[in-house]
Amino acid sequence: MRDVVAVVKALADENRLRALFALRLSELCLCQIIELLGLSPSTVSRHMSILKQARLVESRKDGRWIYYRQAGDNAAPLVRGALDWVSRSLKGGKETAKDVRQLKNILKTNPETLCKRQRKN
Amino acid sequence: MRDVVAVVKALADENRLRALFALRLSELCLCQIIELLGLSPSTVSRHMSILKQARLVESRKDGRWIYYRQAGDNAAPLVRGALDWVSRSLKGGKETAKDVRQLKNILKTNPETLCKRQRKN
DNA sequence: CCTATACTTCGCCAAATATCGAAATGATAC
DNA sequence: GTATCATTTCGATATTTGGCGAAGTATAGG
Repeated sequence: MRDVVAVVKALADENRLRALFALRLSELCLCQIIELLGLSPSTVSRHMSILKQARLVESRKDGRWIYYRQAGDNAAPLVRGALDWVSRSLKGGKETAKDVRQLKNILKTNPETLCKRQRKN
Repeated sequence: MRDVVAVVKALADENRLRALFALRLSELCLCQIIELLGLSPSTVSRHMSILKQARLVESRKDGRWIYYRQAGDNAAPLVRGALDWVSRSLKGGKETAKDVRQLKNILKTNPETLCKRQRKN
């Protein structure tokens, strides 16, 4: 029950759902997710930590960058089921389509440039 | 997206998950759910209203009683998927098993007696 | 080392939420 | 009608949550 509650609570936020859905397409470093959501680094970091705690995402460190990705196929059925449900439910939505478009742009820029631009603001 | 958020937020509470899972077995009137959760009538009523708003449960009125049940097979895929995930994820859990046992006892008593007993406290 | 940098943690505030008891609602039964 | 009863709505309160900026951590590169 604890795990289930952790997972649904992790999903129970629009920004976390958007981030999670974005990770379906590609792994992303934090600054890319920051760019997508338009929130402060600390807030996005916190969101990702909640998703990680619930085992919905994993991360790998590459130098100064931390790349997040959705949990893999080997994840617990609880998690696997949640991710599949989110994908099926969000796919085709209007806001989702907009995020996908923006994400494609974000992926064109390399993370370094992205972070630099963010620091200016 | 709005619908998805409504559904996950509705699921993001342990007591609502317990109520929802209990409804998998049988339709229940409010006082039976009150008995199961051990919360005040107003609180449980509010929980059920949130689940209804998200279309996860439906209700029918029978005299003074209102019976709640899980959304049927004709429900939107979004809802159907969520209910199936909850069932699969909670089935076999320890707290869940306890609830099932208690629920069986609750179903032995008729609702009228149950309500009367609750009014005493 | 020292600086810059990508990210995290902490302290704070505002908004949302869970809970209760009291009052309101709507239906039954006398 | 009046009383009773199952449920809902309202008002108040306590807790949780989402958000930010400032300070902290860890790593790359001079």
